Amino acid sequence: MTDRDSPQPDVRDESIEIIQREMTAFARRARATAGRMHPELSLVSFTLLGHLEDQGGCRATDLAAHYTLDKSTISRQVGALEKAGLVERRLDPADHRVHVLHLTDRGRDVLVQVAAARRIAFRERLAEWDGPDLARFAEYLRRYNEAGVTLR
Amino acid sequence: MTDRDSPQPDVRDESIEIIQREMTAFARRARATAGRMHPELSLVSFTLLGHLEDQGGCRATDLAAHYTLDKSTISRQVGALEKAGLVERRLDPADHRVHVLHLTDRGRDVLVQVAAARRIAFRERLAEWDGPDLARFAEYLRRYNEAGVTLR
DNA sequence: ACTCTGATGTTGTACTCTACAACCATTCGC
DNA sequence: GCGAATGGTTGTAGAGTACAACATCAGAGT
Repeated sequence: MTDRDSPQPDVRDESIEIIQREMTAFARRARATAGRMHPELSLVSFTLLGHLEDQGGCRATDLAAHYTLDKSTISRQVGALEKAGLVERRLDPADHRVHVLHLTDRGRDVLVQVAAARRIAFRERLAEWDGPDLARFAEYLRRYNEAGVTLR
Repeated sequence: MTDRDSPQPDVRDESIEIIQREMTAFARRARATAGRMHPELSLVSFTLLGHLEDQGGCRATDLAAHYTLDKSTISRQVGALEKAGLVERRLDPADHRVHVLHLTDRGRDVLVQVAAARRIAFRERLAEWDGPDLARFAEYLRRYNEAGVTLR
């Protein structure tokens, strides 16, 4: 209720409390929501495909590092994606340990479709927002996650 | 690249794209992060306890409805919390179907401690932010999630 | 050249979270 | 009272994940 060591700590704390609660609520719901929207592609698979698209192919280890997942998890996820025909594994001729991962045409296709569906959902959800608010929200999120990556 | 039907659609879309990406990234990481921070209390368990604290006790069905989880999931989660001594189930004397859930003293205790730890983590993560930015970010998140609950 | 070490992946195992369906117990409407 | 609805639990199954053990291969040191 009262100031302590810095100006308006209670106001800060209240904001932090809200941020914490809302981020938590969002995280709790995200997977289920994503699963309902696209049964074909889990949230994780989607982001993996996205990374492959961005990077134009990469190694399993890169994915593991980038997403802080165990290599066994990546191995199985990629295995599933491969079985689904969305990803191709090619032995690197220069180093026979590594499997270079590439999107297949079908993978690119599915990625595009799911991305479009997601974009529509987000657009709808944010339809009432004006441009400046969107821009600020985007910037805040980026800033928030950037810190997170560093801190872990 | 060019305007289409509304002013600056490309700027809006860019913001939306960022919001989508950052929210997704956050959701992907959240569980693991939360798990690492407090092995004692999963994200879900934490929010369940929190709801119990807020509501001062409620039924399993209420939790299921509020968090869009299956009643069987709630049943097992609550079972675990009960076994851990954090929650008490009492038969409602007025209706022997319902089990009214209450935090135990120990449950309240753990909740307070985990909440404190989370608060510290969030404070650290947001240490560089100034008050107005925090307030705006909090407001944006609230607004975003509010829309989500309605849409579902 | 040979060996040891490290990097890359895969597989076995186990645990958590979750949903769906079948079920039991209880209450409520008529 | 009886059938329908409500509240919960249990059986079963599947996704996602981690950790540990393992197999392969590359590279460095000697």
